[in-house]
Amino acid sequence: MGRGQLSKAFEPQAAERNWYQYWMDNNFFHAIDGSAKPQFSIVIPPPNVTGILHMGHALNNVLQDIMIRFKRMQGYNSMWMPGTDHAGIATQNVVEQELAREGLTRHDLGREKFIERVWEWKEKYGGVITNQLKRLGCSCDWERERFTMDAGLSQAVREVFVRLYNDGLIYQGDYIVNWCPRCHTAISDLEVEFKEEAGHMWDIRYPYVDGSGEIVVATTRPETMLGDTAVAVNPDDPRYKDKIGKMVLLPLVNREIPVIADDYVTMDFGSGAVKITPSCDPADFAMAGRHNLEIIKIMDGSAVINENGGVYQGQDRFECRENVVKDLEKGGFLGTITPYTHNVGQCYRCKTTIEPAVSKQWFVKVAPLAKAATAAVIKGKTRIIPPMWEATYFEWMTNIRDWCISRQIWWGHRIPVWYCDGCGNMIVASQDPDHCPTCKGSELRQEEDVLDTWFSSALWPFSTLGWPEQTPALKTFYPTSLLITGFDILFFWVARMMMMGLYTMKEVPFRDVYLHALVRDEHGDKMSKSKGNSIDPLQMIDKFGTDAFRFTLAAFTAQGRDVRMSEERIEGYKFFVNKIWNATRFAVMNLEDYPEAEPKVSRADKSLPDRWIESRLRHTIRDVVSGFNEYRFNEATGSIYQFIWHEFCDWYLELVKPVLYGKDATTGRLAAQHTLYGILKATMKLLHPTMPYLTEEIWQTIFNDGTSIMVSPFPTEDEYVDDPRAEEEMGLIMEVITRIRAIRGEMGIAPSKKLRAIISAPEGEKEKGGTDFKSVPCIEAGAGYIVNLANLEELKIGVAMEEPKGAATGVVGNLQIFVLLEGAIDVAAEKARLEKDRAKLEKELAIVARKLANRDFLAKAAAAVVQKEEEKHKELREKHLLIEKALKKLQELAT
RNA sequence: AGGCACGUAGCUCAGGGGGAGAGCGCCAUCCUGACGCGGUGGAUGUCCAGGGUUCAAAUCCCUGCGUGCCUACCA
Repeated sequence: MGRGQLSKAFEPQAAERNWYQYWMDNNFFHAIDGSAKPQFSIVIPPPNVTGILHMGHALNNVLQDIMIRFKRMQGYNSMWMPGTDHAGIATQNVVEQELAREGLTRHDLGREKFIERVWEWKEKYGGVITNQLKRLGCSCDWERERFTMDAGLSQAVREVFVRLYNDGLIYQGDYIVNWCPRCHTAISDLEVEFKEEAGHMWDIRYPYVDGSGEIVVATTRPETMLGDTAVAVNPDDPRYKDKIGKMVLLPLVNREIPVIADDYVTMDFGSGAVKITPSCDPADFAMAGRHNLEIIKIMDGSAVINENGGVYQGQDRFECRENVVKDLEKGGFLGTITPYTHNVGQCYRCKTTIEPAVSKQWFVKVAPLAKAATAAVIKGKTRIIPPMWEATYFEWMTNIRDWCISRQIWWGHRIPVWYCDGCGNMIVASQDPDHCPTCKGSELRQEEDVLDTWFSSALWPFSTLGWPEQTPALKTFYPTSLLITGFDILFFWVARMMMMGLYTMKEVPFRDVYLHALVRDEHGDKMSKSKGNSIDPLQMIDKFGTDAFRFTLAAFTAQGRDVRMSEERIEGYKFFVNKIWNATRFAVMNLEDYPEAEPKVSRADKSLPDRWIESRLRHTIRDVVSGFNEYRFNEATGSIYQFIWHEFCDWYLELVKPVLYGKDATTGRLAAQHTLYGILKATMKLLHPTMPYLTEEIWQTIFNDGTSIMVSPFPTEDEYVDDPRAEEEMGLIMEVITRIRAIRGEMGIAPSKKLRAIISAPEGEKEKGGTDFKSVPCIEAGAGYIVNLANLEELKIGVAMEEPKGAATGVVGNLQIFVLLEGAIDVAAEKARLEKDRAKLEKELAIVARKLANRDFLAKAAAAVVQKEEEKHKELREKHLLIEKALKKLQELAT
């Protein structure tokens, strides 16, 4: 122990390596199951195993780490559950690409071998993102790390599936789903992204079978006509009233299909008649159900036309589109072609255009689950922050549609359903069955489909804690305290965790949900590789250090606002890190003889600046604590920044330099050292959640108490005295100093030039004895600070002093400050300066005077407000008078 | 098409009924013994527009314009 020396400059790389290892070695990240301390827990939004750290991860995890470190220091048993997601399609794609380089497909390997291959890939590369999180300084409880395909979590998945099935909340059936022809799987509604595309609207004429003319329909996808099984019109449409029930002949296919009536059709769009392709459109599929229409599938899983497409069989859907249009034209069936921009659905993984398709899939009936999840938020069991997202959450929950959970891929949780070849029975079980319970046959085939990745993610808050076992961890940490995630997965993940948590655990998965915004570039554009505007977090860490980077992220996280990231900003906070480092070096230099066993210093021995900075620290602590508690990260960091730079460094250190420089062991010097030491120590703690490395480095060098700053208690307000009087006195002294400096600057006097100044107060500001604030004794007591920081050689203080000749005048409150200028004063410059001050004053005065002249204001405004305005008016008038006086004097001087 | 945000200094933004703020940038100045990654001082605003509520509006309400996002998707 003992205080060490700080190197000339902070070296982030070394500090980051050393201290992370030190924290790990000492097991500081580990929370205790069943601890008697208050609990605080967060489960990480598990990044994809295939992921590499981007700005979104960085923001998300830094905010979590800030909260975890803050709560840990506040004495909570603070647990951060880390882990990764198996990311079904994404991971399968990555491994398939790897295979493709070897000239293989997954079918060459077969299902089992392929899955082995994915596990190999996971073992090899799955730790990348985890290690990147460590570079951010994340204090995750790594002993608990989980993966969504771990045995325990997989068992949880099966268990929940079976329960839902037995409760009638999971069903299987032939429905139209979003099909990705590239991934060869169904995807959920949420996984479809709509993008505007310039296309065409083709009018097609379908002739009536009886030769009585034709009906015109319009489509953006002409190839789907091959699967048409009806034409629909609105039952109230007078144009078609007599056509309902007639048959038309489907061109190219020559199939007779009926004209049907359905309310779904809007009369004033296009011709008012719609072609119905139940196999290719969700609305048409629904209509087929209502009217018992035939469903003719015309495409295979790759969106290639099948045997039902006649001559078009074997053609890709877009190729077929061209040919169908060509042939329609040839046959004289084609009407107008209009350019038409419309939204086209794409697969969110591979951006391939979605093809709605009918297939057998598994669904979760979400309505009852959503109802409970909505109620929990209404009742306040879970808070969504910022609250504006609540509305979005409710909106979605009330319009929610059933969730398609089956995927036709190999990597994922295989659905726990078996079919008996013997009797055709279906077995839904959480354990692999070895025989059919009905026919005792042992020829069982497990369902080929796997579950949507989000199904297992939805269980994350309890599956990671050991459920279905009633583990101590589960009892200790569920429900978790807080979830921090991006609003972009509110529906994908947050809503589903709410539903599954309430269903399975009968209790919400988390108390608070903090939704942060997206990280964008400095112009507000979404970062993307293709735009080339993405900033790599690891590069930023290399360049500016983790602490500067973390502080930047927190500082720009205002609620509900996007975070605009730019290198310049991070650099700015790197300068802040440097500033802190140097202030600390200064402190260390002046604490050399400060006793290691901290001495007791009575408050009576503390100087005005000592008492002032401690009072300011108290306010800062309050702001930081409430800032973090309310997830106002920008306010917490802003208040630390302001305090350290503009109060502690700019003022306090400058004020106490003379005392510290005097090498005599006076009580005043010891008091200043005591204050300096205490402030610095508390400040490092306030800063620790955002700047873990810098603060640990400083802690270990100076405050080393045998353990880490990360487990030291967070400062509390009541450690410091609220001293409004000290703040008022210091405030006046600071204002006087600033005024003199301004005069110096505006009059072009070199800072090195020592000046003489006179401060004159009005009568009545001098008498002592009372407890009221009086400016004269205050200034007298602070004269040393003024002389020092304004660089004066002489300062006279008095009441109603005579204004000297050749002085520049400044007014602070009711004090006149005369700065004596040697030789001839630049009358023009001084006049301009005073007139500027006067103009500003007059503007303010006019506003106040107008208010006070308003009878309604006097009658209706709160008494305190009126009083404040009156005081202000008095003060402004005094000031104005003093400036007028100075101007007059100047006039005399000039003539 | 609905919904939700946002529009404040050159830039990026905070604030959110009674005196327009910060950071960066800019100008001037200082080689002061922690820091030039610094100090000191300075300039800059129809707080998007219009209307309303109020004694008082940048702040609350309405309308419009602009921007971003979310949800749905009508062939």
